[in-house]
Amino acid sequence: MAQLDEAEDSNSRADQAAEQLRRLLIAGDLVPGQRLSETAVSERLGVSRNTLREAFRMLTHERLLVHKPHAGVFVAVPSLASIIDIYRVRRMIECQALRSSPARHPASRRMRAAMESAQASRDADDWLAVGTANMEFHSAIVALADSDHLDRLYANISAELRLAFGLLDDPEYLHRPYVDRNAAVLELYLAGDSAGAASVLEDYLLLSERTIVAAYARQLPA
Amino acid sequence: MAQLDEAEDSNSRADQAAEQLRRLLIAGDLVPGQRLSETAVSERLGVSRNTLREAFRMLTHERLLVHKPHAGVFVAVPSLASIIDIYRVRRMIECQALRSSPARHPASRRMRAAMESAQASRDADDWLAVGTANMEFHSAIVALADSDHLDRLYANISAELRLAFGLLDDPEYLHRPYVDRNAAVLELYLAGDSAGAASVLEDYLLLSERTIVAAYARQLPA
DNA sequence: GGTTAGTGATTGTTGAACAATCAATCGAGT
DNA sequence: ACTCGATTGATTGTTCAACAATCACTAACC
Repeated sequence: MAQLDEAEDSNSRADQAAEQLRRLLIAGDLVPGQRLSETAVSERLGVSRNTLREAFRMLTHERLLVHKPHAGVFVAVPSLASIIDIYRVRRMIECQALRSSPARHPASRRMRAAMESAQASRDADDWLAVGTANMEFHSAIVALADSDHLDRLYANISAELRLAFGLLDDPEYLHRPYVDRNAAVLELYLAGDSAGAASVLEDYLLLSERTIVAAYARQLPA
Repeated sequence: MAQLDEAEDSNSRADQAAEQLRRLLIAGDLVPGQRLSETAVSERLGVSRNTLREAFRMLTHERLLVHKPHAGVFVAVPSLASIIDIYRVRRMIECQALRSSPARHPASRRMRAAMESAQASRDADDWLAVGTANMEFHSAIVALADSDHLDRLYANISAELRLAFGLLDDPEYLHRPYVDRNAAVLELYLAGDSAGAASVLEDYLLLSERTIVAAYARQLPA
């Protein structure tokens, strides 16, 4: 029904443009810091300038783009401070969600599915997919808290973190170690040991943060 | 420099319109559920339809407005579920921020200033101002965590909660009891008893939630 | 060489126009 | 009288074209 080859899930044209840009962003097709010209992008995506501006506004709220007045919009460059902040928030929210969740929460099915998907993608050496599955696993952990607001916050944080991952290469190094750890966390949680699961998760997140920060510092010595 | 009587802090016209709408919303000038016609509002605020749409988009992201496709934007009606969610998030974030904050955090000055402002407004019987000051107090507590993401989340949550307050009348009943409690929390925190302060705050938030939920149920028996 | 004026390009904003969609009115048929 | 359906009207969604405002870069000038 659409004039394009891809059928989107959203309805609005601005939503479609935003989704398309999101894909380009996580695929690494747009480098952080790059400036996005309104006219160029609008005719590349086949939407008007006004509509594209709405899409830009959305992605700016998701912290994927930054908007400098009278200078244009740029692909966000995740700062070290922002990454550290993200991990602080993740430890705070994920651990508490895990700790104070009843035993058989429906979201645990999402956790299991994500974990198995990550294992499959690992065996297929598709590390981008492993990253996606890992993020879905953590998103499911947050869902244990049954809070719309936290879910939404976490979605934003994930997108921003994903941008930071794109800044670094060697995705295998970034994602491989955590597939088995996810399995361990899930096992403890399903066994009823929420506190234990939360504790393992906290160590896990601290390790992950150290890894990312080190890779970041190694790659961008500035 | 401006053609209007009010000088805004923002620069963009859309920001100005959004800020103006925000004021109308917290002042209760726009009732929850009310539909906002694009043409009507745009000529009332003196901005173009396109610009107003950008403002609408912002406020929709802040959950102050809801957007129904092809039906228009409406002032959000805070649901009971949303209020409960907000308090869950508040307990989680505020208590942990208070508990795990070093003793002499700069944000404690904001806490003190907000508390004193609330006391002054209470003595002047200005309960809307008391509500504003109380929210600033809690915003300062969140700032103890030194997290941009949490600050931003809390700003959204506050605005939404404020909308819920507007739904209820008798603001004195809603705000008076908490001025002294804020003072108690601050005193404990400044004395170095972070855990005690967090504990008092948790009870405080549970009580506040019960009060609001009860008032909500009383007023909207639906 | 440093400063300043100018110039070009891009963004910010507006207005008008048309298509798409929803809601309500009105009418036909039973 | 009631239900179902089509027409109409209004509002939103999107595009286009135009102009004002601002920034970055260039080049002249001291």
